Amino acid sequence: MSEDSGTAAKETTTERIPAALRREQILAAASRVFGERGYSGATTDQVAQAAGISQPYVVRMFGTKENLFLEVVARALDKLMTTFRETLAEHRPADDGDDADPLITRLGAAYVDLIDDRGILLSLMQAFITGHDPVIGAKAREGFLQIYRMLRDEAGFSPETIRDFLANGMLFNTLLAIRLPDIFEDDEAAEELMRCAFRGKLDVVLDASGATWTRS
Amino acid sequence: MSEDSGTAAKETTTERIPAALRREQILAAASRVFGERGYSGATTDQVAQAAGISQPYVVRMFGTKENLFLEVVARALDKLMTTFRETLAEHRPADDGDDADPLITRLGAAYVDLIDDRGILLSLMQAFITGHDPVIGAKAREGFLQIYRMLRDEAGFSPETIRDFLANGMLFNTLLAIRLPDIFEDDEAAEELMRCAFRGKLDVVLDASGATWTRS
DNA sequence: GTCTATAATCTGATAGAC
DNA sequence: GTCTATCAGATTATAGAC
Repeated sequence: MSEDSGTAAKETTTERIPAALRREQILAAASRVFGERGYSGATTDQVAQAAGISQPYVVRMFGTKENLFLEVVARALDKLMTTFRETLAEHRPADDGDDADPLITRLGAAYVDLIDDRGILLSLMQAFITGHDPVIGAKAREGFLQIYRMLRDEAGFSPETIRDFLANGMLFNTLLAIRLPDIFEDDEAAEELMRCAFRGKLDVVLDASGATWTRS
Repeated sequence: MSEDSGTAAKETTTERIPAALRREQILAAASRVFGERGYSGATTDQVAQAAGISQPYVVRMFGTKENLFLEVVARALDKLMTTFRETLAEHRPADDGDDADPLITRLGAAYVDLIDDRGILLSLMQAFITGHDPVIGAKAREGFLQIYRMLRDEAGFSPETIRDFLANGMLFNTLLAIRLPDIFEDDEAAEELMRCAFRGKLDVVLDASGATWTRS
């Protein structure tokens, strides 16, 4: 009868934890929910349930749904930029010659690895697709251009190289959004496209998609 | 005092027109609205206003909002497939040699030209991003794979060629969604990216975006 | 720090008149 | 063929208790 009946997946009695930590939990939940259903498609109640708290508390913590979404997107962008910069830094030492994979390939791999937090990639994509909104749209444009400038000014790529890189990223996001990894092996075209689009990273993608089948 | 005061942009007295024609008007309006705001973000009332009729009539005509969206997406996919097949057919005659642009370039150009009905490209993209939905998601997956198979089986491209083609398409859709064409000349990075991404088709894109500025 | 209750919309859909 | 009226349900946000 105490509050310690940890069998159910969802909390019966919510623990009292520091606001800062709760904030992170909400953001993590929101990232998943917004990533799946988009800004308008997601409800603050869905976020609340995913975080195991009440709906009003979500709103109380972030003021408005829009604020929450903007924070999620800002975090996602930040994570992406940081990941790229780390990859850039790691690459510098062995810069000359063709010792290993070219930088662009490493960045692509780093991008794909972000899939283990689907929310990051999908929330960003959802922000892009909400470009019509005055507030969200402005942030989306800003964010996209920020990535472009980083690839150009910090990584030193040509516009053409960046274009191809971004294009592959958008394709990757789209395949994730339509959940192609979920119908792997169901459809020969789906499998062929995935093998080609995800290259050596197919296993990473499939793992992250919570697939429940064994290797044949 | 009669119903013929054609100065306002929106109808005051709705004309009585054939259902089939009205249906087309609604679909055209819905394509624009859904393309901008997405499935959840758009309301049947917004569609109704864009079509110049009442909200209940929109619902009456298509049963449900979901049905209307599915019809919009099916039409968009159809238009895309048809456009590609026409491009394929036109190419056949002068197939051998490098007489003009390679087929893939022509297909790319045909895709960009679809921008004069933004709704087509954006509605499709909105469908892709709504992949989590059981019904819409299924159609989105199907549609995407249909395009892939066409490019492979009818156009004869390799998976790698198709991947790059689709990737550029997704980038194009994304740039459209974040309305990059609207801030052309406002931001040097935006302009550089657009020139690179849209190649020779920049003017077509800018024209279609209802830009209101004169060439410098 | 977190909840319950609830106000205030908004929105999809139905009924029925003209 | 099209509208007005309207209901039912969903959803963001606020108030206030604990």
